[in-house]
Amino acid sequence: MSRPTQKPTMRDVSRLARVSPMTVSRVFTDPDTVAAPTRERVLKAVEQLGYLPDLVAGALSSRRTNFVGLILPTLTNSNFGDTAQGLAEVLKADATQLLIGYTLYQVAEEERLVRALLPRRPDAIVIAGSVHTAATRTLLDRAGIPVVEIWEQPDHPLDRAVGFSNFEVGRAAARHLIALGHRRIGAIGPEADADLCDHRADARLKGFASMLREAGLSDALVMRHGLPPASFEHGANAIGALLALAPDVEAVFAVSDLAAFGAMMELKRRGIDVPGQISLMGFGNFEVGRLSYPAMTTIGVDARAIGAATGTMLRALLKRDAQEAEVERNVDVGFTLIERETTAPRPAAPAKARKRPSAAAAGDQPKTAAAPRRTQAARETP
Amino acid sequence: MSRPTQKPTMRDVSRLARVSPMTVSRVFTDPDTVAAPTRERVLKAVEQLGYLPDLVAGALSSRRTNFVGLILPTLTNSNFGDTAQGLAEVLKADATQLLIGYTLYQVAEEERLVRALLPRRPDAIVIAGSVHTAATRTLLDRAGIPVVEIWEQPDHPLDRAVGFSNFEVGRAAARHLIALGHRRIGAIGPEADADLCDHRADARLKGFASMLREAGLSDALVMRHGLPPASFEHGANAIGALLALAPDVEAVFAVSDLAAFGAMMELKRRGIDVPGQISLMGFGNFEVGRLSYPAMTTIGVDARAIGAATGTMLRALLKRDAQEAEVERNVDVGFTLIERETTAPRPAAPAKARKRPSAAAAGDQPKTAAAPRRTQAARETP
DNA sequence: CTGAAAGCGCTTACAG
DNA sequence: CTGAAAGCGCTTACAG
Repeated sequence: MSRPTQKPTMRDVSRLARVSPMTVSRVFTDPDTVAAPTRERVLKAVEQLGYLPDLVAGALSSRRTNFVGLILPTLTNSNFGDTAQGLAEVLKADATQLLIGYTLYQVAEEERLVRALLPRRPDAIVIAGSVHTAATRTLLDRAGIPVVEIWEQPDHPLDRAVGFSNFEVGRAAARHLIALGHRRIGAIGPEADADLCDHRADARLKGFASMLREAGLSDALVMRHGLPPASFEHGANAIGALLALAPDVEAVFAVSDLAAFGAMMELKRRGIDVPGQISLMGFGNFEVGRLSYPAMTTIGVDARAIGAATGTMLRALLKRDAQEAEVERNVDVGFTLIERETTAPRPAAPAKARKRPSAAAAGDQPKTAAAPRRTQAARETP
Repeated sequence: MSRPTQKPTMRDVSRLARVSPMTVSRVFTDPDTVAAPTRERVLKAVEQLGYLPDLVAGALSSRRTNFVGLILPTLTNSNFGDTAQGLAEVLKADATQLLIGYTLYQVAEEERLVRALLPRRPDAIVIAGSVHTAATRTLLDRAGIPVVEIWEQPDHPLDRAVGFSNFEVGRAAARHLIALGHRRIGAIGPEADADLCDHRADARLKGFASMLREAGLSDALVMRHGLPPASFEHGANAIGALLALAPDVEAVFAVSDLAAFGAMMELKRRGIDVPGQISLMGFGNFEVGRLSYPAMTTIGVDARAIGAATGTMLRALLKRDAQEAEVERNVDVGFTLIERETTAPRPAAPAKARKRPSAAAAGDQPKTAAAPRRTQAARETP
């Protein structure tokens, strides 16, 4: 950090290039309207002075900040990171930057963030989730800017949405385990508290339970344990709690691959084979599940596409003379069941008597992850 | 998004409260200087109009944006996410927000980001890494704001730094494996290209090699394979390449736990026992390594503390009448070797003849992760 | 404790 | 294709 020699302004550039400040401004915002020789002169002056335009001043007069606020539950989940990257990538074309905040799954924190974000005058707000405090809804509604709720399909959208149905994800998971012949089926996810809650995870659990009931099975083993996020550790603990309740459980759905992986490691520690004794599946198609051994059956969502679709929607909404009515209000990116190695058909013999496969047999497994069978579930629901 | 009824300004509030705009401004920026009854009147007007101050205008006149630019390699790594959260947490006290960008480990992209960020007039820039293009260095130097390089201890700091020595991390890892009696020792990490490069990972590899040589061992098995980031998949592929080169390798250091985990899964697929046949360790103390079975030996860094220390440094630097000279130029947060289950002493018998432990024996392992032994390595190097 | 004046560095909306 | 005037919504720096 060198002692700043007063930063050059547009005025300085204009004097050096012997034009008006307006012409300098045009060189940056609409170069084609400036005659080539003039433009060259300006650019040379810019270069010579090391001039950087002041976007704060620009934003004040144009009433456009080229900021999009992004509210995420956490900065440490790679799926949300992919969404942020997908969004940033698309918005880059409009020189728009992300203002990212995180809530740690707390609606009160979300409200605090919205209050901190709106005075920055973002051109739009993107927010993971559809459950908000009343004040948040009011603030967002009055802000007069596009709001996109992502990673869900909200019952009562604030404005627009890009995501998929977590409820249907749960149902698809249950369908898969039921189709494999399992009957004692459980699920694990965090508790759903009013303030600290992963509503998407809970919707998956609800969908899962609904499908079990529809199949005439008990949903008593759909278990909520511990607090969000659905981490590795959460999974390890929750599977322990589930096993205490039902040692004979045959198949388990975890609301996240991270939890599923934690559960699988805990089962390994206890000498319980997956999928030999318990079938296990997760959600999110995280890399850990793709690479784990056995490879994790999961339901994948294109996290990057959620960001990209949101970005595309926003660009359409924010461009000059945008026809708001012509921009879709809702995008369903769907999800995909990815069957890998942690789920297997229920064996004929009762679970408890089943023999564990030997290590030698395990060692004979294919050397690379099985190519996933992909099942199209729902895509671009109109 | 409701059609905006012209947003209320400070002027509107001031009229309703029958004070000057200056008084309204003071209620927000320095409430104590306003008489209580006046303040109440203003607050009531603010409430009534649903007024939100315009921070863009505020920033232009105060020449303070309350933004800190944060440049990270990626948004999908939980360690950098923790750093961002630690930084955001501290800066929250000054109502300062993060402007986060990512480079995907490319210095050219870093330069692009710096050019996009500086015109937004951040009060400071925080940047992961110490290798930059010449243009980046110049831009940052001329910006006249504090710059903090994090996650390293730069040889030629731009300004200030908060991190640790990646080189020493590599040395500590090698020391650990050597102390266990191993002789055929390897390491895996991504290739170091001029533009696309994880310099921190590479410094760890260099430190690792240097320690091997110091111990009179060969560094021929320090292998660079594939591109950054050092992901699960990178680890799975790289260990394959290493094994092809040296099937008799006894111990391996991966530049990241993610890579170490990918390697461990690949070894499992091949029926090679960890740590029975190969000792394996990683870096970063990621949750996956903590929860994996066997639990991963690693070198941990307090990612959140890097963010928090950076935030504290910045607050000191940015406060009114800051005494720049009194703020430390460099903080070394150190690192910690965490010995868990994937590293073991070299057995007496030659590696290739060693018997794999049976699955039953594996099943008898302790049910929960072994409490890590923590070794203090370096902390707060003055 | 409160306020009137000036200005932060741009862009908008004309005008020529 | 270029420019002079006005203004975006605040805060700074006085003054009283």
